[in-house]
Amino acid sequence: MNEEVNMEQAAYTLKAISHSTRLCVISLLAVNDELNVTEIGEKLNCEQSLLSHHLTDMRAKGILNTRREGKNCYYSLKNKQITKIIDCINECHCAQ
Amino acid sequence: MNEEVNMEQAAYTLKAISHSTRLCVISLLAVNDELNVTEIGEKLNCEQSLLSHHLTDMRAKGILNTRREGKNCYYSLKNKQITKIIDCINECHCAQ
DNA sequence: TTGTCATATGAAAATATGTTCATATATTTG
DNA sequence: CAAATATATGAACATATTTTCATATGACAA
Repeated sequence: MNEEVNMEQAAYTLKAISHSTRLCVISLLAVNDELNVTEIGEKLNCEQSLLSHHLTDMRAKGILNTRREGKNCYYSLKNKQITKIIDCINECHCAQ
Repeated sequence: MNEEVNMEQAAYTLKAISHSTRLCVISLLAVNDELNVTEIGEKLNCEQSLLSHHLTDMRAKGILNTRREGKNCYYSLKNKQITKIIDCINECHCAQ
């Protein structure tokens, strides 16, 4: 089944965002276009190293983009479409 | 932040489906409305007990519904909307 | 240079998730 | 009733993900 391959692809991406911190990052970047690590950390109240791990991994998995400017590193969404998933899941009310 | 709560909710549901077998189940049930465990197991080539664990968990997390009819247990999507997430993620091409 | 700031990295520990296997339960049939 | 079928369950194990902590790197400013 080719379906199988697609589903593995999809699961891979979903896993990369199925965490509340990561969803918050996505939602921030949906509104802010670009933010550096410190800005994100402040807004989310997330410890530097932990956040860096999340961001690095999301980047490795094709969710985020990175642009370095001097000391700062700016992250942005690689594909804004990803934002829809959050809306989608929230429209579901599955867990209620 | 109320956002935070929403995102935890969303992450909870996303985690419950971020696995290729689970996505396949959802995609099957999008087309078939209702299937029993054996039918799903055959279509997905998934071992009884493992599948049962997946289904039970997805049910516990509000993704699936269950209807018992004699020896058989029929599963269905609690909310068809969830199907959209798969389309959504496939439109993203994040991991490419 | 040295110090400071922003970020990354790696390893260890903590926690969660997926899988297997053996067995339980409920329903039907002979 | 006993046997067969469909599904669930629980414990043990394997594997993956998250978190923490200490430290590294690179850029800039004094």
